[in-house]
Amino acid sequence: MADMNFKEIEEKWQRRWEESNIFDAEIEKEKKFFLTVPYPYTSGPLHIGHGRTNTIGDIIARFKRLQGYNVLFPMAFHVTGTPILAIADSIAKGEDAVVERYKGYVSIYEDAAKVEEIVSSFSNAENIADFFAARISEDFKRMGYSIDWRRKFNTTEPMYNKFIEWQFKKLYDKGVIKKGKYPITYSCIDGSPVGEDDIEEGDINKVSIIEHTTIKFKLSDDTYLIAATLRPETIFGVINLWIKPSARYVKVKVGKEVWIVSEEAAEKLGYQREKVDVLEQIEGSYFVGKKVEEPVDGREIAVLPANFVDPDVGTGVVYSVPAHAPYDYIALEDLRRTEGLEIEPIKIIGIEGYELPAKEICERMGIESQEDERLEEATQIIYKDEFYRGVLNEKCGIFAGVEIAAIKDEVKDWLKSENIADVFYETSRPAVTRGGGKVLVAVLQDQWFIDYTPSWWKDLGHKLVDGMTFYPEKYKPYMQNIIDWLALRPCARKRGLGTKFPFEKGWIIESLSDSTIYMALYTVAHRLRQLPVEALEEKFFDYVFLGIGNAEELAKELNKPLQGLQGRGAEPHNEMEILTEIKEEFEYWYPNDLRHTAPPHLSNHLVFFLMHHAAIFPESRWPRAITLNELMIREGHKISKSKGNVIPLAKVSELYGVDLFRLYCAINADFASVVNWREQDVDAVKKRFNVLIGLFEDSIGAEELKKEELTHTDRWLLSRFYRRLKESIERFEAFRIRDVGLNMIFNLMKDVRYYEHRESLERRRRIVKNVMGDWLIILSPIVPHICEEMWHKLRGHEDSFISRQTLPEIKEEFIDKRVEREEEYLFSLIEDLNEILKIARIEPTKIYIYTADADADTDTDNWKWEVFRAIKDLPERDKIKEAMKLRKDKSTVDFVKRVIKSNLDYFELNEREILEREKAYLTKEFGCGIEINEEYDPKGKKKFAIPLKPAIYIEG
RNA sequence: GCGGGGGUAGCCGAGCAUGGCCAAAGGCGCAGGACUUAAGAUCCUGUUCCGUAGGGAUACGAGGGUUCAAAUCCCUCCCUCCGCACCA
Repeated sequence: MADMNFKEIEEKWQRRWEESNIFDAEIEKEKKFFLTVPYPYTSGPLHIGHGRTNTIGDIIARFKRLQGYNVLFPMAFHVTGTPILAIADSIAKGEDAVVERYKGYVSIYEDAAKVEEIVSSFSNAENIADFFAARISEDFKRMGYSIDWRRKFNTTEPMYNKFIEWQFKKLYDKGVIKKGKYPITYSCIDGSPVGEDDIEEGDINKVSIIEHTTIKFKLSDDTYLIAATLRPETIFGVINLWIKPSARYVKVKVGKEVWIVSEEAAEKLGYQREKVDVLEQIEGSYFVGKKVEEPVDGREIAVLPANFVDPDVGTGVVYSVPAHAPYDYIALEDLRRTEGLEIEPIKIIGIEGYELPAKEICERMGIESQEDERLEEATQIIYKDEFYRGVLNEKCGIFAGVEIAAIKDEVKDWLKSENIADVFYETSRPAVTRGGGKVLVAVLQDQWFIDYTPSWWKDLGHKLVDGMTFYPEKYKPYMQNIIDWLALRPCARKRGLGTKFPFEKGWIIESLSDSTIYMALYTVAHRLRQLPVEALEEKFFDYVFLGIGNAEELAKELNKPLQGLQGRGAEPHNEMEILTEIKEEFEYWYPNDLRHTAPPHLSNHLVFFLMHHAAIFPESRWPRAITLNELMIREGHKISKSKGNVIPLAKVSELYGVDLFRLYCAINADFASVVNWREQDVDAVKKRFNVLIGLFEDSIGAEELKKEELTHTDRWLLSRFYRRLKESIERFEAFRIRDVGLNMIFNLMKDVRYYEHRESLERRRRIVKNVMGDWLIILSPIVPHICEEMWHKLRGHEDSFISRQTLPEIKEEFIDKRVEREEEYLFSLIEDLNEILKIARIEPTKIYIYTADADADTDTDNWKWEVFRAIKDLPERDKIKEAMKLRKDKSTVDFVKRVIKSNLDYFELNEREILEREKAYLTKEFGCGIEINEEYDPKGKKKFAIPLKPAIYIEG
């Protein structure tokens, strides 16, 4: 056993499975189960974290096969999107970091000699996707996944493109594909949108888009100083504007108006609006002392200088609300000291605990200077407090008396509708691309969206989720909530790999929008390859997936392209037949019975998956269930490239063994908890696993116990086994795989060890043989290779694969509560004996055991059991009273007290009989004579006996 | 802030929804023992405190409450992890 070659065993069975095509799913019996796990993105190798989700998926697939389902578990590859393209560009440009990273990736799989060449081929994005798709499918095979590989595809191939076009046409017909303005992060040097991957430290320190409100303050020459703010509701308290005298400002023509903003802001504005023309530059100091008109009430206020103003944040013009903004308050204090300027703040927000919030927070924190960095913190505190607790006061016109949290957007909308305010976007922090180009916010004027807001759609989505199973269950209400807040989602971009957007040139369908209903494609993918791509028109998919259209007409149209295909050497086909078969295959397999993935997908992929099904498919084709497992961490830390703690999936086999990995994934945590990959724990599981395998090997040559040979102990083990098996099947069905693993491996092994101690090694070999076949079957979804190996050793090679078996029958006749209770009784007696021996520190020469019925005046008197029976179901407070009715004696009270304290579960056992039977065993255990219910009772212990808990006297 | 998890013995982690059989599974670590030339592996025993008879005391983030009875139910507080999107 110690020298068992796991790798060889794994490879052998993987090869045999593949040769026998046992996981290729064909239409057969009524009961089918269609399971999917999201396809992997092919930008690099997968690691053990990805392995968890896919392994769980495979375990479920294998379990469903055992349950007698015809299971389809397919896989494909995701290529769509920008990252692969970005990598190809970087490699083409020869960026060292990326080239080195990919050399590392490739050398996981390839000889050093080939690495260079392969990586250089990655300047073509297609080669990256092809390379990793091929390697990942090898990885998956090596993990023992029971996938039907005939159905694989990738998301950039023409067949997929056709399918996605169809999907978008369906959505377009529903009126949910729309066009509108949309802000994005953008690099002006590269002239393109940038995502997290493109931004320097974007993965660590996320850049988000912040919407500022700009407010127009009219100067005397009818131009406007444009102030930007995050708190438009404070406009009612404005008393001056701030400007940085040393900064450069520009006049820009925006539409018909002339705006004045900082030079930096003008550039940003150029990306956010159409028609922005720079007219002239002006020093900031020019504006100092000028008067502007405050737009709500028309008050005249002054433009004042302030150092804290950053021309690269917002518009470089800030309006001042010293009552509520610490920066403004401090700056104004400065001016009061230096210039003697006196301006009264206007308080507009009432909030408990503050009189003049800005003043008080500065005083409390001891902030006195504009340069003080803690001003930022003070601002945050006030912002938060006022947002959640503040109420606008009587100075705020129609908004008076309302909480800010509730009214903020309304104020903003009102200001916009009055043509006072506008929108200006800013990044949440200064950011540059990895290439060093400045990142700012651009507004796409004609972005394409999917609009998830229509109520008919949300209603369908809710209905769909209502009818589904989620595990863990908490994600079901969570999903309903996501559907509620889901609104607009950009569905196309100008860059990246993918399907061309069918409604406008130059756009590519975005990668999350193109992976929402592709499970449907698995059902027919291998058959669609019989057809030329040109045939995969809207009508075709309408017919196959929705049953719309006329089959004969469609067949006629197919005829033409099929002729062409024949010309290319394909078999002649009857197009009507092909069409029918394809439709049947879809109808047989769909809907998707279970989608298994990880919780981070809930608010994006999964909700689109559900919503698109709701919109496009009839109810009978809606997904049935979603299961989710948490992520995997390693030694307590997140697995990530930057931490350098990644273990590639490809290395699992040689480092640990595939079955061990699968077992660890299954039992280390429930779906709802994170799996912590700890070498120490892995090692512990490995030892146990090896013992289990040894147990099996030990029994292969043993002779099964015959029914007539079975003793109490044998029946006890069989009862334990079938009880655990029965529980495990129930739990498996409820996705509680961890419980199954613990129960069928660790707990059962404990039972077997106990049995061996009670009986003998030899007999253990024989009894394990009795249950071995059933045991292997229930474990086979989790550790399929070793089970397959053992199965064949047990059954010989002519027998079919364990992977094709069905669940063993539960031998109910062996599940025997009495047998188990008897053993429990004996076990707790032994525990008591041991405890006494330990505490009394004696070597026993003779042990006396007295059962409850022996403590009586006559042979027929069994009052203790009678009272025990009589009071078993009564509440505690009534027990003594009831007992006294039966037997008026002080000893009855003592007895009942002891019963209550012992907390015994009532069960009828013939204690004498059990003890007589086990006398030999007890003698062996304690190495001394055992006497049962003897008269001899020198210490008067007999009276302490209660039912199920005999009294004990030990002589030492 | 919103939403969702957690806080259990030296550590990791069950149990808490159906309160009592929970001094609290299992594992790791540690100590002792068996086996072995030895190491490893495996197995057994112990691992809050007290106790020469199967018992008792104190314990499950902190504090309070409900109850005959709370790790388990309710309230308050403290600490901590994750998500909040357009990114695959």
